[in-house]
Amino acid sequence: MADAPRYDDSLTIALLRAREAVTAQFRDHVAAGGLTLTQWRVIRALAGGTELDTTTLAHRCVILAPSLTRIIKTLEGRCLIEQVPARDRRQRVVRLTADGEAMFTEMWAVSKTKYAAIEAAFGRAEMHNLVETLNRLRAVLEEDV
Amino acid sequence: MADAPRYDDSLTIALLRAREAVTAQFRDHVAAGGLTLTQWRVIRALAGGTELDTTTLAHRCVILAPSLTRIIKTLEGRCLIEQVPARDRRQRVVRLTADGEAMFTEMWAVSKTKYAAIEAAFGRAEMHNLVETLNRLRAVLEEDV
DNA sequence: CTGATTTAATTCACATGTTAAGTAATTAAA
DNA sequence: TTTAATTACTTAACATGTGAATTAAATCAG
Repeated sequence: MADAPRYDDSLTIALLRAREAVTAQFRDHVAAGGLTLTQWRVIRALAGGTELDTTTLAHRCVILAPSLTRIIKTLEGRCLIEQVPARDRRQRVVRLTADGEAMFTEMWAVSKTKYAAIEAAFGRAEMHNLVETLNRLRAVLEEDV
Repeated sequence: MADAPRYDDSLTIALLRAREAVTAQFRDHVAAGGLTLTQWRVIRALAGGTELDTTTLAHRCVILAPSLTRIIKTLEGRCLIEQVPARDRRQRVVRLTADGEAMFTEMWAVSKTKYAAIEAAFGRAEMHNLVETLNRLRAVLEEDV
């Protein structure tokens, strides 16, 4: 037990807390638009007329397939996304509706500002470096270890 | 839309992916012990005879109160943790049972190794620096922005 | 000491994470 | 070409995340 790193020094805890702190900056705004942060990731990934199948969408948004199935159902029910016929009929390809694009545009204007505020507070170079470090960590873990 | 950062460059996505990659290193091992990663955080926070009330425990493990209520119920049902009488009877103070401590000791031996492997692969200095950066980001967000 | 306020947990309701199993469509093999 | 194997997604079951409402105990004001 004595050889356990101080809990606050744990990488997993640090990642959890940092993510919590960052998402907290956006949660209220996104909730005001009637969306969860997870749903917002989906909207954002589809912004600008992008059409994506479930597998690609799940990977980009870091959402597991079963969750995405439910989210698509929810967003489709609100007429924010719609299905596009696909060659491979196993696939479910979706895109934003006009309402969905409008929702994105409106919310993105504010999100962008908040994102910029974080950059300003933490430092643009620091933040870019952090993202690069996180991606490198991921690359290392997915290969070596 | 064009002014949205490439999605992979988003801080939130980078944090999500990095966390996913790190926890993936531990999930199977923890699951083999019949625990979820969240439950493991609770066990670990209580290791070494530590007695904690729910609020403190929730904060240290980064678990919301409602989740912790359920987890305590589950772990108590498995006789891994037990309740300790508290002066303030509103509080629920818990600690590991002998079984809980044994479970921790056994699993920690392996966890420690995996943690060391990550350090080795990514670099000890890099990792320490990353944790420090993450904590600093959190500190900035919780005050300034 | 009594009533109002605050605090610590719990409960509720719903969204998502997570694994395993199931279904339908495509592809590959015999 | 008919079957076996793969692939893409869905469903099911349970654990956790999340915000709001509740309950019980402690504290405070009068």
